[in-house]
Amino acid sequence: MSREVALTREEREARARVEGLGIDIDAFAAVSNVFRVANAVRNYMERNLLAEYRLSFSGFTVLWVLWVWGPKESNVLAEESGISKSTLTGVVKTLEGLGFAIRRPHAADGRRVLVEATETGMATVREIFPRFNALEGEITRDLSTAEKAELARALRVMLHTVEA
Amino acid sequence: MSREVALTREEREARARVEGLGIDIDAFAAVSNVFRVANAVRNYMERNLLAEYRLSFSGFTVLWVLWVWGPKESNVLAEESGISKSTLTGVVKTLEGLGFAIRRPHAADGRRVLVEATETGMATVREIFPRFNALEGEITRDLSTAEKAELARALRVMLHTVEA
DNA sequence: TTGAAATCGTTCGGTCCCTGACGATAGGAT
DNA sequence: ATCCTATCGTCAGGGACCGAACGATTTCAA
Repeated sequence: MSREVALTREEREARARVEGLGIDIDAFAAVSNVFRVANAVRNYMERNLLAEYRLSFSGFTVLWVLWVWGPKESNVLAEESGISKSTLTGVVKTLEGLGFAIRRPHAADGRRVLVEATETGMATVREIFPRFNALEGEITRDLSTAEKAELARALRVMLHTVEA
Repeated sequence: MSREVALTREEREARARVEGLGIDIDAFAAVSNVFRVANAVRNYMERNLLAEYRLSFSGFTVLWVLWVWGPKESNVLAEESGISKSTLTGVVKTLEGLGFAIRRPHAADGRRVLVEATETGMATVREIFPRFNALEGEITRDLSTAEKAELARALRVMLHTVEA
């Protein structure tokens, strides 16, 4: 199952440097590689797909959430997009400028604001998402289906721990 | 091996929404969970450890690289820290303001600049890193050693593909 | 019913982060 | 010697990102 994969030079050298300091190498390797992959994939997606639509990774994420769940209060939209309320304000502003989303006042509560994807925004996600997913497939092409599932499962375990 | 882990509500609902669109669900689950974990852990580390030292995640990363490898040219330092050259300029400026790093001109090449951690910077990493690693251990405490290794391996495979 | 407390989204100040452009320096070719 | 080209780090501009503070609104208790 566990085929050979060479550690990167960075990882090898880092291990040598922290040896004998009582460091939990397995935890270190797992977590730091999560960051390396997230970083690399994020840049890859922005450069090779999202830039074409003038969307940032966050912008696409927010729009995708709206596409999946429909109009949402800023509050909830920020939470589900994994960004803060204040960041969302800016991202939605950008999305509005691109014609992908609009803000609507809540009918019953004057404090709340509903964010909604425009028809253009919806069409854009419909166009992007399959391409996005195709790139996800590319990126994970050297993992078997079982390995992908196991990877996702391990990550869910971590998520459960850190968000507890 | 593969113990049960409930999908989050978000993941369940998202799956239902994209069903029948010819989407590669396994690739989708693997990649999107990488982002969710990276996001959550980054925020966790910044809030519960790094803020105490007025360091951002990137700031700590850069300082950590300098601690492991010693003085480095901006060029290389940016590459190894996973950020662009221009971003590094700003991060190093911040590090300089905190007294954690200094810039030195290259002896032979007038274009180059060496970035180096100060003694304070080194001491700070020595103090932070074990605590950082302890948190990594906490975050992955519900994964066995084998599972952690397997997780790191799968991520290395993805890294190899996306950085090719 | 009216004042205190909670909650909403925005703004503000600061940092991060990127691309693209720039001036400066270096190196290789004629 | 002098171009031409490559490479270096920085700056400019724009967006992403956060915590804290804020005004507006709602809710609840006295």
